Amino acid sequence: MHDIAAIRKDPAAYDKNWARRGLSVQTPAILKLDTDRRAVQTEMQDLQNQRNTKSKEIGAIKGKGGDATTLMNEVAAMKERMAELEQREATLAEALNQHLASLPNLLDDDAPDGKDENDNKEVRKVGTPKKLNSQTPEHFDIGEALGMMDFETAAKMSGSRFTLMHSGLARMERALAQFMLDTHTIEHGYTEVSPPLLVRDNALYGTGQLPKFAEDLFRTTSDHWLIPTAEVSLTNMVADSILDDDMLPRRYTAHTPCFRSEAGSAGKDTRGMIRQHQFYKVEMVSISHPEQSNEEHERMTQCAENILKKLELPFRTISLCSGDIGFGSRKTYDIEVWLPGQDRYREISSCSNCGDFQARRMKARFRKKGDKDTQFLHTLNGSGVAVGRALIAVMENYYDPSDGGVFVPAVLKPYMGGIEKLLPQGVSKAQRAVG
RNA sequence: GGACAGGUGGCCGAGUGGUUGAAGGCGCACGCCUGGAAAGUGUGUAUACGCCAAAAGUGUAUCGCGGGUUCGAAUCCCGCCCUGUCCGCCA
Repeated sequence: MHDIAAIRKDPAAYDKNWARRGLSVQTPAILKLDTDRRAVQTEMQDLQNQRNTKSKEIGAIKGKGGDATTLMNEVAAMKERMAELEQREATLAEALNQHLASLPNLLDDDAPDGKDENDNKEVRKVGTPKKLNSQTPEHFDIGEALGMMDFETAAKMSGSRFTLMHSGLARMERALAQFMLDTHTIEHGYTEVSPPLLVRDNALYGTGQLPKFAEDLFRTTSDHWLIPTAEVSLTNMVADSILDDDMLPRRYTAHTPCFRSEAGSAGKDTRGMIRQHQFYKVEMVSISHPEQSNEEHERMTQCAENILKKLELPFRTISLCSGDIGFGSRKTYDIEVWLPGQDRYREISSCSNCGDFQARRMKARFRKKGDKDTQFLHTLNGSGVAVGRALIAVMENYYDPSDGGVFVPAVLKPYMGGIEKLLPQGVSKAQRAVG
């Protein structure tokens, strides 16, 4: 949501910024609605004032046992006009809100300009991509050869874009999530949260998925929505609230399933578990003071990168360009992990500074100690990181072509009960526990 | 799912049609008192939007949400949501 007062003050700045996202000029229509609305509102409030005053007089007269018929008729005569004005005001306010709600966040000056993902800017590169002379199969081949990844059985019960894993891979997925949560809570100062996975309209409106992106979401028959990311649940923790500034920043993390309809991505990543209707993700959300959100954004990105560093996975961090950046974000870093099987980098995390965009939509404010006025908070979210894709990355980067096995990364060993390497099933237990 | 009871300001809690944005209490802030503190005492203490160049000021709305009745609604009527308790079912 946008600050209508700020748009009034400097409409050109908004149009100029939106143009970077490829939008046409928006503010004339907005300002027209705003001006009309306020004119109607002023007239309406004036009539309300008259009504209230006269009604009080009527009360006073009747209290003394007098006759107030004349005044009562006067007020009654105003009713039609008032109803009309109320109706118009509501219509205009609705139109204005709809217009504003459908417009994306303003971009940070720092976000590079560009048309699509090809114009994203690389910020840094960490680790050396393994070139295995195309000896590394893709994760689904590795997983099926291990006998631990089963797309057919998943499809039998759920259709496409679902995966079933068992044994070592199932455990490794769990180990990854545990490792990430422990790192964020113990080392990075995030508070672990176990949030609802089903939410109502207003929560998704707050984070910006609604009203524009309903088709990307799953909806239940009880009119709940399945969260597409824990960003929704975690950010909405501060909806409709006023925090004290000494409580900032607040940092939350959660490990949750995420559900996405993937409407519009037909044909993309159809094999394997890169793009699923359901996947696990460890999410980080920061609730920040406006002046600290840029710094917090860098910090959060570091936290996500730290997970990959500990897993010793090569990655690069890119700053998304104006044409690729998400609706609610003013600046986004994507972290892409190296996948030897695909011989390319793939997104494994996305860290966004949403500024006050979501905070306005969900009325999340703070107050400086002693101050009377409230201000909108800044909200940030980032994957820390996508668990399914992290598993894929481990499988391909830790693949051993000599036996088709997958080594367990050092940091995961404590979570794997002594297993050092996943080996194709059918191999003896003694071998599987090799150490 | 069934039955009952409820949803009022940061919190507790009064209020069943008329100067009620809302008594009283607690909490909080500031002042007085004190050597200092406690106690006591005084004042203040919601949010959003409009008008105004702005401050001051002033207006409007908000007592779960939406609609209705009325000159006037926290109070009456209808619908919805939520919470609590008991019963049923159940991971």
